[in-house]
Amino acid sequence: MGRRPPCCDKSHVKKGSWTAEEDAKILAYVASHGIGNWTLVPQKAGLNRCGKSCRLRWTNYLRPDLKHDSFTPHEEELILRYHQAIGSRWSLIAKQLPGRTDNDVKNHWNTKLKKKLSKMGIDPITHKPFGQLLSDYGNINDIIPQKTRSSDQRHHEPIDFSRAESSLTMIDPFQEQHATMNLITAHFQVINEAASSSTSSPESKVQVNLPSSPFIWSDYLVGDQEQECTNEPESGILPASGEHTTTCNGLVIDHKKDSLDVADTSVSFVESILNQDREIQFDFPQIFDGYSEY
DNA sequence: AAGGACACCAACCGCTGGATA
DNA sequence: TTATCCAGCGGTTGGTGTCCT
Repeated sequence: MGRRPPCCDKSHVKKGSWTAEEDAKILAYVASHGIGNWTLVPQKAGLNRCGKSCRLRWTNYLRPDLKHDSFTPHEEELILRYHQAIGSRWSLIAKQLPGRTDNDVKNHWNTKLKKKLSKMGIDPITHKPFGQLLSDYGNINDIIPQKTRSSDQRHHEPIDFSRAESSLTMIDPFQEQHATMNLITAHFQVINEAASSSTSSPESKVQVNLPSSPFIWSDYLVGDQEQECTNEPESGILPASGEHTTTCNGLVIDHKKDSLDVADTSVSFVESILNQDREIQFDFPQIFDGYSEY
């Protein structure tokens, strides 16, 4: 069996900004042929570009369904909440924002939202106030050595935290400890979500445990929304059909069958992430050894 | 007016999983 | 079965415009 030819000769293709003429060629090609094998597009459209570059240009800029105006407060709030729930999975977040690409969301996060949070005293990784992280860091000192021991047994290479700390001190004690603490806290948060999801009851099939946080973005945008997750139906009575709504951090979760509204889409989207984490936990239980109590 | 700092974002880079020959 | 390619993804970079001193 033979090999496929390479998509392009990378040393001879054009790089950098796209011209209006190049854009027009892509648009004309897609209009007449549709979206298909991108490796053939440069040749058929008469472009001296890599197929991958053409695909990115189309995906991130030329697609007719894209919005090119600035992000609305509602979109910003959605980004913040999904980022709080699943982290930097930009493509998944972008799918919840019609007309936005993962690149758009990522850029907006890195240039605007992350800074806004930091200025408010909120850590953009954990979405917790810096002050709370510092106090958590004090508490975590009681936990880390114990976890380190179990890790040592697996890897036969004890981690010397005191040495790591001293090397960090030489750079910038506060920044480095803060960064390390963020990583640890974020890691525990993911593990905690996976562990808690594995114990959920069958009835709560569509239940979503978005992480609760002292910081709620909508506090700064709108007034008085729900700030806690409730697993009970708002009416207090769970109907036989199972159709009801709950709330979580202000997001109304509609537990309707075959519902295609935004809230339900959000639930299935977050739940698909949690399912992935459950599969990882099932396949690699040793990763979660000793952490499930968090 | 000049130039340095900063903000923005399009585009690229490198990695991964699935598809393919 | 295996090597390679493709598409998708997140992280990073570089060019350009704007603001500030």
